[in-house]
Amino acid sequence: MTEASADRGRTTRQRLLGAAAALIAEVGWGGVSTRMVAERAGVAPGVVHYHYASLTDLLIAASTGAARGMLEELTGRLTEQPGPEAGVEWLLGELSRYTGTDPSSLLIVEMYLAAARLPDLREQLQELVTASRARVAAWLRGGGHAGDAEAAAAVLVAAVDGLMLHRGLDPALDLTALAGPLRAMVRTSGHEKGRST
Amino acid sequence: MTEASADRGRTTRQRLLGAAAALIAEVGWGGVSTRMVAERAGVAPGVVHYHYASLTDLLIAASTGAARGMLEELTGRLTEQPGPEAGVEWLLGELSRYTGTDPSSLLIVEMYLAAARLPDLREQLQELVTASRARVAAWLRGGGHAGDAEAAAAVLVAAVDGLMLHRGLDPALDLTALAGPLRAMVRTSGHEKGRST
DNA sequence: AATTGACTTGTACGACTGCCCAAAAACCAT
DNA sequence: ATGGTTTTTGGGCAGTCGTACAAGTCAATT
Repeated sequence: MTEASADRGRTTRQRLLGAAAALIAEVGWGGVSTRMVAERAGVAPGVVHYHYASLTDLLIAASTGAARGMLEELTGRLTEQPGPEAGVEWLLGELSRYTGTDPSSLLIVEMYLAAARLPDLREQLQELVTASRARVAAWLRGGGHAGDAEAAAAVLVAAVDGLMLHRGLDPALDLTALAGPLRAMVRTSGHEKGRST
Repeated sequence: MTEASADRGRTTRQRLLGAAAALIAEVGWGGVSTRMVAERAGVAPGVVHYHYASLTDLLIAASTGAARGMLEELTGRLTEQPGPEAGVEWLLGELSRYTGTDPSSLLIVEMYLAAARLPDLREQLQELVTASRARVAAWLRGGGHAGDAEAAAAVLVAAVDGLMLHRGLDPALDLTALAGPLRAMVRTSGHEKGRST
């Protein structure tokens, strides 16, 4: 088998993925064109359809790859925090580094939106989100959260995405000021019952 | 002055706005074309640029108009609820009617995203959101919420948007099961301090 | 009846789109 | 060197895009 040839292809694919992820954030999912990606990756226009069956395929691969990395790192570091209340505090601090109009935030939201119209992408993204939610729920439970940990995790993860959205509109929104309500939510005071799915 | 002509123009504009709002949800902000809007509205292709300086102008007008209606109705009915805890319950029930892939939900998210790249739209949308947040905060305060009502309102509104996002991925997500954590957040147990902006 | 002016029509333009493909190039085994 | 694979190239195809515009319609005014 050829080896260096395969290597060449692999690095080209990586460059395409990186360029695609950056462009989705910059010009939007629907604004990315094959020629844009190729130029940014420093290759000829035709190369996109050699490595990927369609532009959409490339965008899906690029976005899910980037999102998987981001999500796993974020939830990984969150679940390292000593307890739910400290974790929420840490989370807000971490989130403050995203303005809502930065590449990472935009890429995530673009994905959610594109997923509504691309079943393949939806499945993959759903898998990522459910996994994160489960990790957060387990961490809440382990941290002594008495209520429905699944529900609290779902609201927490949703709130994070929602806050990203709102941050894009109003960069002055002070996230650390929101610790109070979030703390109240994860506190160990849950005499409310609730069934998880 | 001509009168019937002006009337004709007014209704045409309304048809264009309606068609544009529907199409943004269906094919995405960037997927809407002048010809699509014109066809859906039942007018000739050129009419768009007679009534609006650009396609973007039309999309901004259409989306903000639709969003204003939705937001005002939702927050209006929310703040009619007797108290925060009952309100949260009502809110989740109301939200369950949105699947996350329905026109209304998609339109809102498309707007958030487009706002990141269109300053004009961002300003208008920010105004709408801040107004809603203020109304919710005032209602929380009036309902006996002891903590930082501004913060709680911000998280609540963000959570709503975030849940919409997640609902699109996983329509099976049972929103009514999330009442526990949200109730804990709006309850009158706020000995945590917090400064509003 | 003539004029006005808002509104509508259909077409035209240049630019850009995703995708395709024959040919060139780079690499490997023999 | 020779042949075989894999990757790359650059141009071509058929189509859509936003926008501009001359020509047309129609009710109200003069």
